[in-house]
Amino acid sequence: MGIAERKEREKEELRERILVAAKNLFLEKGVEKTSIRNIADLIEYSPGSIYHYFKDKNEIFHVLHQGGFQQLMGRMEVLESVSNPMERLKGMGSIYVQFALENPDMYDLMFIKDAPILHVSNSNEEQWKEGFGTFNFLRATIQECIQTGHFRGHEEEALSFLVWSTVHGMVSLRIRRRCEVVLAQRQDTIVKDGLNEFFNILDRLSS
Amino acid sequence: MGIAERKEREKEELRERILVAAKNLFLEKGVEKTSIRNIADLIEYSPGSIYHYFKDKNEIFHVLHQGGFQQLMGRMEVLESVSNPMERLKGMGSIYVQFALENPDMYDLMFIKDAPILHVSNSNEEQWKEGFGTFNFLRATIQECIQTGHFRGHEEEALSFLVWSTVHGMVSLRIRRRCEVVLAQRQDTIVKDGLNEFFNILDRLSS
DNA sequence: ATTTTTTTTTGAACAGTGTTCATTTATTTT
DNA sequence: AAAATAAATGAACACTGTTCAAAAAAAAAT
Repeated sequence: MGIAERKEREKEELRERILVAAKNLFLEKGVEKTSIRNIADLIEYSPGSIYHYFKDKNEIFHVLHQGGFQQLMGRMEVLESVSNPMERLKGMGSIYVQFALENPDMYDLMFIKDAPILHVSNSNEEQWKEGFGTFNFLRATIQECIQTGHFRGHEEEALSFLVWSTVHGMVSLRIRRRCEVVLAQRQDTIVKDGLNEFFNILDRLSS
Repeated sequence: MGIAERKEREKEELRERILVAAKNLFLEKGVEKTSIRNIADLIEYSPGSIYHYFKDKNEIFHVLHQGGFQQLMGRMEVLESVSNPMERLKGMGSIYVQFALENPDMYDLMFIKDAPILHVSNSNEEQWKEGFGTFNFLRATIQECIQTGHFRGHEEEALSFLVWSTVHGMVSLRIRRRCEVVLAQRQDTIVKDGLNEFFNILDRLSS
């Protein structure tokens, strides 16, 4: 009988509708300022219904959080055809920054917001493979750079963290509006300019 | 008559007590999860009273926020005796990172949390001189480095932003627990190790 | 010393929050 | 058509930031 399957499908549909509504509201007003009632209003269901599909607000956040990593990883895939590891490294930087600036709220959710990440790491660590994957891709690339003679005298893991920190630092200062006061005139280009300075530095370390 | 003065003093004292209580609670439970009632309970006053000393919760946050910048600037002052600009630059990095790791919640308040910063920049821009000052100190130092032959081919403002971003990136990834999953074994040393890699890079750019 | 004025403090009230759960409504199976 | 199952509801609970008329306390004036 296909009834059970249809019901399953309908359940999944409503679950998806909740996620879409939550995502829109989260990105529009922020996680904190989005209430379960707001989400319920948007999908025209009662607040209580949402708790039949998600344990709590954190779980909704968590699912969207994971989706972000899959998106970012997806963008990185085009780099697998770039054989030169230094070029690939720079490509990763560009894609990372572009992703962050194009999806500032999603980036915020993924790398800046702190609320429900503890809940995540406490529960299912399997679900972190996505975030794990992106960083491991960076590490593998830097390892290749070292193997081909770049970054002499540097330690791979710490250097990978440093590179990640540099791009994260720029975009997070931008996203959290710390440039506005201190670099008012140059707000729109400062991240791109900073990234270029960074690429210059990377090139100098090659020789 | 000294009565008015005594009253003024008492008012200032209660204001200070509110700030101390708020700071403790903010750093302990976070700004968001600290309620006005929590603060009122701690100082044994009614919730309404607090609104006679501060316009709203944001103003309390704002005053503490400013205090953080003054603290950080204070720590930087010892570097004014360091004449070599490259050494001074590295000293700034060390002090910045140390401040952040020793006062993670205050750092969070100053550079990561986003809630009330708009309110700040909209209101009194005078009050931002502290944050302005720290960054300008960095810029001045890097300018000196350039004048003494370092960082050839780099642009001062963008490079300053990049340097700030690098240290901010490391400490903010640490504070917001993004190292836990990805660098579990090395959590406690990764920021120090990353900073050393950064110092190595800076030294290489000197020659 | 008593009354008036000013200052300070209160706590109830408002509109909002996340979450729970007995009850109602809708659907499927018998 | 009746019984059983599944899904959705919305009132209720304990919380949130904030406001404001009223009460209490303190100071000033009489």
